[in-house]
Formats: sequence, C-alpha cells, structure tokens
Amino acid sequence: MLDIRLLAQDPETFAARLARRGKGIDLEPVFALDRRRRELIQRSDELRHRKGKAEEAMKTADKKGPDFAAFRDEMRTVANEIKVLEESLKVVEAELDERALYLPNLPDDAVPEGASADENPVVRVWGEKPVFDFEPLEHDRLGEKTGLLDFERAVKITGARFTVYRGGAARLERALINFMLEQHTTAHGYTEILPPFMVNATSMQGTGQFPKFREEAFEMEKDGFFLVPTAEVPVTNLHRDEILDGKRLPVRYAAYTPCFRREAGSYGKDTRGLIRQHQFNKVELVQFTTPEDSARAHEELTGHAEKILQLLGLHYRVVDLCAGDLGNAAARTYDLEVWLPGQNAYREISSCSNFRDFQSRRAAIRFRAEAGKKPQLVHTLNGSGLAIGRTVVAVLENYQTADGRVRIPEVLRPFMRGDAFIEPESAEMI
RNA sequence: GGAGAGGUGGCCGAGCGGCCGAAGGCGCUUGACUCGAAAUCAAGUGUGGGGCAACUCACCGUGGGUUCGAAUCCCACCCUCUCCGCCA
Repeated sequence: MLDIRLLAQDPETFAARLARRGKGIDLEPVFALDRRRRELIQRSDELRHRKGKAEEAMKTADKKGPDFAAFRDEMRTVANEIKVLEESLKVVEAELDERALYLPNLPDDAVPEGASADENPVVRVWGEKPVFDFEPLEHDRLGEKTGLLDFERAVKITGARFTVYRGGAARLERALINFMLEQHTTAHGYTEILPPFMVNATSMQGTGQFPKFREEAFEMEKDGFFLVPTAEVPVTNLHRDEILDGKRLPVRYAAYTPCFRREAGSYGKDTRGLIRQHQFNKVELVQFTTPEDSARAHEELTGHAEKILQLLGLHYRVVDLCAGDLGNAAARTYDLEVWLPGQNAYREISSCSNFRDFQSRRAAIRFRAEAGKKPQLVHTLNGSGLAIGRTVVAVLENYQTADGRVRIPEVLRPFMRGDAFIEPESAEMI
C-alpha cells in the first residue's frame, strides 16, 4: 500500500512514477475520497468534543432537574449526528482502503524502462552452457523414461499440474531442500523458520496477495484459511502488528514450504513437466531492514540465491525486471534465470524483490531506531533461494548422461547417500 | 466435539456506568548520588487519526447494542487456558 498522505502532497510525481508500469492509473478518486475522509473526521471530532464537555457538566448536575433533561435530549441528538457521520466515514474509508489496496507499488528509480519481459536487461551471467555429445532431453521426457517422474498417475490421484516423484528424484528434491536451508542458515546467517502452510486472509492482505490476486489462492472455504502461495506470506506476517527493536535489524529468515497456486489464466502455458505446478516446494529468503539498508540487502539477498546455483554448478543469468514486468508489490526485482539445455532456454528459478514499505504499511511492521523515537516502517525483501522443483529440472537437464543417468553435483552428495549418480527406476515399476 | 475460566499499555496486574488512556509493580530513558557500577531517590515513558500550531479525537480481543455517558452492562464472533472425549 502507498502512503495516501504523501501521495496527496505530490500527486504529479506519484502518477508519473506509477505510469512507468505502463498501465493508466487514475489517482483522482483516491484523492477525492481522502479529502472527504478528513472533512468527516473534522466534523465528527468537533461534535464529539462538544459532547464531551457537556457530559462533564452533566456528571455533577442535578439529575432530576429540568436542565438535565434538556441537556440530555440535546446530547441524544448530537450522539445521533455523530453516528451518522461515523457511518459515512466508514463507507468512505472502506472505499478508500479498497482503492488504495489495489494500487501497485512505486517502481524504484533504478528500475529500467520497458514494457514487458522482453526488455529486461541482463545484468550478469555466471558460468557457461554445458556441452553435450548427445541430444539432451527435456526433464519431463527424461523423467518419464527413467521412471523418476510420474505425471500420468498424478493426474489420476489428483489432477493436472501435479507430479509424483519416485526414487532418486524424490531423494533429489529432499536433498535440495536440506542443502539450501543448510547453506542459508550457516554461511548466509539466516534463521530457519518452519511456518504453517495455511494462513488467514489478513496475512494474505499483509503481503499484497489480497485483495487483487484472490483468484490465485487455494481456499479452505469452511475454515477461512488459504494454502500458502509462497513462504513469503507466513514469514513476512510473522512480525505483522509489531514494533521491532532497531538493533535487531536486519532480521533474516529462511523457510521451506510447499507452495500452492491455482495458476488461473495460465491454461496452455508450460503444461508439460515440472515448470508450472499447482503444488511445488520452495526455500524462501525473507529480510526485514531499515529503509536505508534495503537496497544493499537486496543485492545481498540476490547474491545468496545466486550462491546456490553457483554451488550446484548451474549456468544462469540475472535480469533486472523492467517497469512493465515488475510485480504489483515490488519496487525492484532481480530474476535469476537458469539455463535448461533440454528446453534450450533460460527459465526463471528465483525472483528477488525489495518491497520497501509497501508490505510493511499493509501489515504494520515497524521498528524503533532508538528508545523514545517514533516507530517507523521497516522495509521487507524476499527471494526464492531457490524454487526446488525448477532446480530439479535444472539438475536433471544439465547433468543427464548419455546412458540415461543423472550425475549428482558434488555439494548434494552428502545429502544423497554419497551417491555420484541418480539411477533410473527399475522398468517393471514404471 | 462437551464443560468451565479468561482476553486491559513492552511485560505482570488493578479497575463502584461518569473523577479511567487507564492505579500499582517490573522494564526502559534521563537526571542525582558514586572514581565507576550496583542499590537508592526524582522525573519521564502506548499507538494511530485530524490540525500550520495551540490543541483535539479515537483505541482496554473484534463487531454490534443499551445509555446523555461503557474498559465497566447486554448480544454475537474470534482467540487463549484448564478438564473430558477423539486423534497423528
């Protein structure tokens, strides 16, 4: 959410900065509602003040006298007036909230111009494309052939966009989760969190999923809970409605959760394989920082995600999302795109964003720089470190061998019984 | 699921329908004392909104209601705890 008061002070600048996202956003209704809101507050406060004074006098007045009755009747009227004003205020505030919650974040000044993903500049490239002396398979083809991934039976037991992992693939998924968490919690200094996998609507609003992207969430209608679309939601909301001690910042959390997304509107996109699933695993990094520190923390956090790819020996590039491609809540985002030789393409495997105070204003996450000072909003950041399913895709495609096996990257071997290869499943079980 | 108890400021904890934004304690900040520290003493110490400001308004789990007036009374909901039942 944006600061309506700041917005009202300098509408032109805000409108211009929002316009960089490429969609016309009319701020005038928001300003009008805000003006109306102030007006109602002033009028009802004035009445309340008058009423308070009167009541003070009534406390000591003779309760049986005629003056008291007259006073009482007058105050009854005033109380009703206040009630009417309050009801109008409630309506105005609800509409203002509604509109304000839909406004996207301001892109950071550093965000490059551009209308779509095609215009995202590549800021750096790590490693090189592996060379094969055979035609590398796409991971889904490889997974089916070796019996490591079973898409058909997943459709039977659940439906489209779910996958059953078997044997070495299941072990690889589990190993990646452990490897990433270990790396982040030791070398990178994050505290491990294992949050609930379901959250309430307030949490979803705090991080910006609601109200705009409600369609994307799996809902437990009976209980009012939602399956987490990312660990960002429970972990960022950990400190909702809290005032953190400034000395504690930056706070860094790493969390594994499965992620559940309806993928509404993406029919026909990435229908094969593990790339786009209704349920996938992810290790997420979340940071809470001071406003001064968030740009630095963003670079750092991105580096932590990159480190995982480097340790796995996977070639990737980093792109700086242009204004037109930036997510709704983000002020700045770097995407990590891993090379997939089977698909002959770079695919997003991590998205690292600085939300500045967009989420913290919604979720009321503040800090106090020093005792006695006013609380101020923290900056929140997060990034995948990494998406596990897509990392499995990358390992399968990059480390496949001519004889249908998959070489295991050195760093994963301690998590995989010390094996050097993932072997195909026995043919009779497939 | 059944029975009961309870939700008050950073924490603990009081609170006859008006004198309660809220006693007291702890914690914290500042000052005094001290070579310094501890102890002691004194003062201060919630959040948000409106207003250039003086100032003013709201907030005692949430939402309604009664009343001139609600932290205090009534209703609904949420949450926590205890016991019983069920259960990985």
